[in-house]
Amino acid sequence: MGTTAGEPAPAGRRERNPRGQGDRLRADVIAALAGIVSNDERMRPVSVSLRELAREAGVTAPAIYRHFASVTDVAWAVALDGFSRLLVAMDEADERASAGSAADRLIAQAQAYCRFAVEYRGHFRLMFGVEPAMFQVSPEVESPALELVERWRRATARLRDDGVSVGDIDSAAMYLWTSVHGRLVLSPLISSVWQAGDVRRFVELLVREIVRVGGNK
Amino acid sequence: MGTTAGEPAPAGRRERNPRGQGDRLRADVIAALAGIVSNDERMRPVSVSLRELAREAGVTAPAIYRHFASVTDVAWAVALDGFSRLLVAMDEADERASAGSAADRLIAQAQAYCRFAVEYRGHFRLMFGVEPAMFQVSPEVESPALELVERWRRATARLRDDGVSVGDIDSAAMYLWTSVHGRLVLSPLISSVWQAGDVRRFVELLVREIVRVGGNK
DNA sequence: TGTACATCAGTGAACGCGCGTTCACTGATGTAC
DNA sequence: TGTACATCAGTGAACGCGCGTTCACTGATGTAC
Repeated sequence: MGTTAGEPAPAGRRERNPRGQGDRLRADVIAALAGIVSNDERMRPVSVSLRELAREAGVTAPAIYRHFASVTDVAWAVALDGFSRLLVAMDEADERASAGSAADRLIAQAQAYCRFAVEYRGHFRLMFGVEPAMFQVSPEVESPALELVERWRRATARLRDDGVSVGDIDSAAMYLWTSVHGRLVLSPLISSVWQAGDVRRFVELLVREIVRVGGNK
Repeated sequence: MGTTAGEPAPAGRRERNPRGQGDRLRADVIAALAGIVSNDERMRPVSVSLRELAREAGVTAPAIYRHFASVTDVAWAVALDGFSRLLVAMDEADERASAGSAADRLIAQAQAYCRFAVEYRGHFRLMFGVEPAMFQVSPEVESPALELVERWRRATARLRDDGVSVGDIDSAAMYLWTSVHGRLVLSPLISSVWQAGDVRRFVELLVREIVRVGGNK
């Protein structure tokens, strides 16, 4: 604010600001932090020290090395663990709703997704919160993420099998997932504004919209 | 994996694992990190040191204190700065499209939102990425966030003025925002799966869906 | 069954380093008279 | 116009601390003979 300092932070040695304008450093510091944070290589996914982690696990610091090379490694493992747990949770929800319609099963899976986000807050943050760019860094996490994509796609595809014309299934699946996900991510902001109702109603609404856009058979 | 260790991490002193089962520590460490990360009080929004920030700004460390008490303070300032920049960008886009239809203006604003997310990556991450729970901690950031909500609401409300029946405007606005936002957040994952097309087409699609759900006048 | 050895799951001490924070200072610029 | 003083925008040195990492170790448990 004040200056036009944009995203790429001004690195190197600064020259001292003239007398009345000490506040310009303020803007430069803001730009500098934004620059660092925007840089994937430079940002570690998590601000937790190895010793802190060891204390939390009730173990001395060197013991961590037996299993992980760094805290970042642990963060990836958490993400990986999170994906497999989420997949299980969605599959179980799908199973439990298997007697219902395709829409019911889709809703059940979406609800499982939302429940996971709340119950496994830490996992969810490391899976999506810090940086999905992580997936470009750590390829071992990519395949469970693709499985997750597949779950949404399959659940959406079943709508068609159920006699509902959905249009492009990939688009519809993406649309459902991103809507639910966006709502989860923004929910702390939203809650003070919109009395958003519960997850089930939101997902039902989304599914009904998908159905209407496609039109019944 | 392996154990049933859930989200709340097991704190305190551990007892040593029996011989063949050293891998159980692995699961405990994963649970411990997830526990720390899930804790809002304990997570700092960013893993950047004050000295690193000072170096990036081209200044010595104590100089930061003239403007900020901590790096976390700077992170909030970045978020605040980001909201005001985003509001300006959306307003300008709206202004430029003011000759067009309400749908055109909404699309233009949504595009501005997406462009901001890409160009001001660092700002965007600190605004939404690390933790929207931040807003419960820092009330000074809440009001610009509410202004942002208002932008989406107004743009959506204009659809109705344009002769399009939209149903509940707040729901429709929330739906648009969360869809666009979710798509942005998940885009690194999505890009390898769906060749997602550009932002404009996605937003157009969303608006068209809103319109269809409401039905023309 | 007893004994020697190997392995396993960590511990405890130690290292050098970068960190956050404080403090006294510096030198340029403005202000009072 | 000149001079004394105040303020401003930082710097540089110093502190004690927690950090990541290494290393030799410990003591319990399994395995070979």
